[in-house]
Amino acid sequence: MDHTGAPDFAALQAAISQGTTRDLVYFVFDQLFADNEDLRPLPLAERKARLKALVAKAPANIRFVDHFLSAGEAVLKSACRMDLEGIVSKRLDAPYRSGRGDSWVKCKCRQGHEVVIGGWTTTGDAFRSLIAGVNREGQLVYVGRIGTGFGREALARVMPRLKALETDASPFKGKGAPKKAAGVHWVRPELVAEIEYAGFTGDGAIRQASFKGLREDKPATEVQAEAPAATGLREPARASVLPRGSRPVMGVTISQADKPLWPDANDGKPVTKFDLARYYEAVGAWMLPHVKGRPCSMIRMPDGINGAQTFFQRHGAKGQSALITEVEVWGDRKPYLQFDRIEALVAAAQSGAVELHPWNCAPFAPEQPGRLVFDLDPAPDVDFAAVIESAREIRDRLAQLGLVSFCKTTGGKGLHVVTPVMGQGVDWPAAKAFARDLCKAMAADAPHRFLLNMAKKERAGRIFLDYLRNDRMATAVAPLSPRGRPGAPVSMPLGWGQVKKGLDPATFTVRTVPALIAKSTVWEDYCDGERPLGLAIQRLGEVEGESPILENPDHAFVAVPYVNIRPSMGGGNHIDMEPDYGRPYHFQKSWIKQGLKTDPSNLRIMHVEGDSMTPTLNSGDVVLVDTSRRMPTPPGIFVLHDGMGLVAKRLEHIPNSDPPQVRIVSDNTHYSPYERLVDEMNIVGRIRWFAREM
DNA sequence: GCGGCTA
DNA sequence: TAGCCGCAACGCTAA
DNA sequence: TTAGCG
Repeated sequence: MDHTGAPDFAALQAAISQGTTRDLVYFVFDQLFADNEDLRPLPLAERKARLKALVAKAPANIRFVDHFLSAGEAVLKSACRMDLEGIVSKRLDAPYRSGRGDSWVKCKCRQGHEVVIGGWTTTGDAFRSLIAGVNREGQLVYVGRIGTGFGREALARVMPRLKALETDASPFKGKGAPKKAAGVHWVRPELVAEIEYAGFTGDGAIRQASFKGLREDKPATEVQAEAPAATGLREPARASVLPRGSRPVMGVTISQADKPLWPDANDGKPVTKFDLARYYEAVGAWMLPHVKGRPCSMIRMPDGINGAQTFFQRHGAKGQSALITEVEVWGDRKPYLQFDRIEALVAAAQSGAVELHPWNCAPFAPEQPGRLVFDLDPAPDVDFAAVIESAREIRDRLAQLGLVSFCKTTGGKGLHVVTPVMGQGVDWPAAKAFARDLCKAMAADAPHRFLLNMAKKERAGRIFLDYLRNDRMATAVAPLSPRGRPGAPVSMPLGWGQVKKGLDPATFTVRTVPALIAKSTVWEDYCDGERPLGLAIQRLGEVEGESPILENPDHAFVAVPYVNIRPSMGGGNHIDMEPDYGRPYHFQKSWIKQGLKTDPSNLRIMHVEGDSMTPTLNSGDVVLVDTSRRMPTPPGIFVLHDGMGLVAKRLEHIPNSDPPQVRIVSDNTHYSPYERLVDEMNIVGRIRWFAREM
C-alpha cells in the first residue's frame, strides 16, 4: 500500500522484486472453495458472506474486500476522487464463472494506464525515455514519451528486456509516428508498461508521464486505444440539488462560486472563487509535484484579499474536506495539512486558500531537506534588474558547488532561487548553515548590494538575502501558488533565459498563467536537477578554506564563528575576544595553528587554555561553541557545533580513551532549547568522528 | 468558511 | 439561535 | 527579556 493506504501497483512490483514482501497485504474478494466444498454455484452474496466470516479470523494482513450495495456511478465517482484505479460491479445473485461474462463489469477512473513500449531514447550511453504507443485499428500509434519514474533498480530490470527486443524498424505507424534519430532505439512492441500521466498535450500526447512498472500479465495486443468518452471520470452534471450559487469543479462543490476574491486581475475583471478553483485545476498537475507529500499551510482569505478575514492555517480542522491529507509531524500535537492530489487543491480553493506554503522537505520525508530556497527580497528602491542579476549570481555560486537551480517570481517584487537537493544524511541545521554561509559569502563580497539582516531591510537600496526559508518547519510560497495581493499575481516558475531585462513579475496572474505554463517547458528537468547536498556543503567548506577542528592535545579546542565575536587586536602576541554573552576569551596567537588569516575578523578556529574558558572544561575536551544563537551560555554548559549544524551540550573527556573521546554530560536539563536536538540526533557517533579527525 | 462557544 | 471567535510559529535582531 | 519582522 502507498502512504495513504491505497493499493499501489508500482510498490507491489518493487516489493516482489526486492523480496520485501513482509508488509504486503493480501486482499480477498471471493471464495470459490471451502475445504472440499465447491462454492462456485452459490450466489455471490452467499460466497462473500462466508468469506467475510472466514477472514474475520485471519491475520490482519489478509483483508476482506467489502462492497457497496448502491448506485455504481456514485461509488465510481468517489473511488476516483480517492485516487483509486476504479471499481468492479458484480451481480449479487450470480454464481461464479471463469472469464468474462455479463455478471460483472469493470469501470476505470482513467484509462490509458497501460501503454506498449515501442522504443527508448538515450543521450550518449545514458537512458533518457521510453517511447510509448497504443493499438488503434491494428496499428501501433505513438502516444508520447515516458521520461520519469524509473528508479535505478527498475531501469536495471527493464533495460535487458528492451535490448533483447531491439530491432531496426520502427514499430509505430500512422501520422505522428516518431522518426528515427540519434539516440532512438526501436523494440518489437511486446512489453506493456503501467504509467501515470497528468493529461494530454495539445496534439494528444500524454503529458508528464511517469513509469510505474512493467505489466507482465497483459499481452501488448490488448492495449487498445479506447474512445476517451467511454470511461473516465465524467464531469458531474450540474445537479439541481446543489445550493444556489454553488458550482462543482472536479467534483468539489464550490460554494459562493461568484464571490470575488481579487477585485481585479490586472485586466479589470475580478477573480472569483470559481476562477480560483479552476486555476488550481488547470495548473494542478504542474504544481502538485512541488507540493505533494510535504506539510503545507495555506493563507485563507474567505472574504477576498480586502476582506476582514485573513488567516494562516497549518493544521487540520474539523469539517475540512476529506480530499486534503493530514500528516503527523514530529513535535507537533496536531496533524498538518498536506495536498496530495489536484482535488485537494480545488478543495483549498473552496476554503478560500489564496496561497499555499509547503515545507521544503523531501516528499513524504518531513525531516529531510528536499530543496533549498533563496529568497531575494529587494528594498523598495532597488531596481528589479539588480534582483535579476543577483538571482543569476546565486545560480552560479550554487552551480560551482554542484547544485542545479531554478528561478521563480515570488509574486511580489522578489525572486526565489530553488535548488532541488538530495538531503540524505544532511539535517536541517546543516542545510540552513549551508544556505546562510552561501548568502553570507555573497554579502561579504558585495556588502553594498546585499544584507542578511531582515530588521535592517528598509535601509539603503540593498537586497535582503533571506536564507531562513531553509529550516525544518519554515515554508516558502509554492511554485504557481497565487498571492493574496492586488492583481492576483502568481509565483511563476521561469527558465533562466527569462531571468533577464524586461521580466515583469506582474504579468503572471491567475488569469494568464494557466495558458503560459501549459505550453512551457520550464523546470521540466527539475527532478533531474537533484544533487547531493552533503557534497555541496563539503565543497563550500573547501572554498571557505578552513577545517573547524584544530589539533592540540594539550588544550581545549574552541571553534568560534567570528560573527558574534568582537575581536580586539591587542597587538603583540595575544588577542582578546569578547562574545556577546559570557566572559571574554583570551588567546595567545601562538596557540593558533591554522584557520587564522592575518585579519582577525577571519578568526574562526583557535584553541585556548582550559583555564581561561571555564573550570569545568578538562584539558583535551573538544568543544565548539556555537555563539551564533546569541544565547547566554550558562556556566558549565557547552554547545557543540561541527560547522554543519550539530548541536550538543556539555562534554566530558573519557579517561584513557585512545583516540581521545568525549561524551555528553546529561545534567543541567534546565537549559532546554538544545535538549531537543541532543535527543534527536545521534550525537555521540559524530563526536567520535570528531575525535578521530583530531 | 466553518465549527464551537457564548450571550 | 445569532453572533463572535479562532484558524501559526519559527529564528533572528534591535531595543 | 521582549518586541518586531518575515
